[in-house]
Amino acid sequence: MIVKSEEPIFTISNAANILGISVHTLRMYEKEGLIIPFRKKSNQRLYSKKDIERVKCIKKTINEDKINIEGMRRVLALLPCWKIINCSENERTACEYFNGYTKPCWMINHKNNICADKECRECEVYNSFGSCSSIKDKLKTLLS
DNA sequence: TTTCTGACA
DNA sequence: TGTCAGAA
Repeated sequence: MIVKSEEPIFTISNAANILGISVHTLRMYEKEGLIIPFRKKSNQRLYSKKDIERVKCIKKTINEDKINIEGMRRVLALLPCWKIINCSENERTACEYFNGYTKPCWMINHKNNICADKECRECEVYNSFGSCSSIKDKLKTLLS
């Protein structure tokens, strides 16, 4: 059977085993805004291969570089999402994310703007950080 | 049995 | 980060 990399198929315990980290740590990464696992109707988390790769990158960065979860979150908080989703000038000035720099846009309330009906897990902004090199690649594209 | 949330020696 | 409680 062929499984797409975006297909959420691993339970949290499976994912933790594959990654060599604890279930608790996985939940911590989520709480801190680094990952957005898929949720079943039963509220159970499911992780895709893509999610696994994302966590590998997070783990690697936290272990090898002098950065912690907070630092990682702040890096993600600098992504110019407004350039990717092209929201209006008004929406930008009213956006909590646009005006701050401590949380990724997917941790902000989207109730009143263009993102209101979008799933952050599916969003290009969230996915521009799927591997360790993709943030840089994304920024190169946006700035060129 | 597994997972969820929340709390904390 | 680990672990425990109480519920689903």
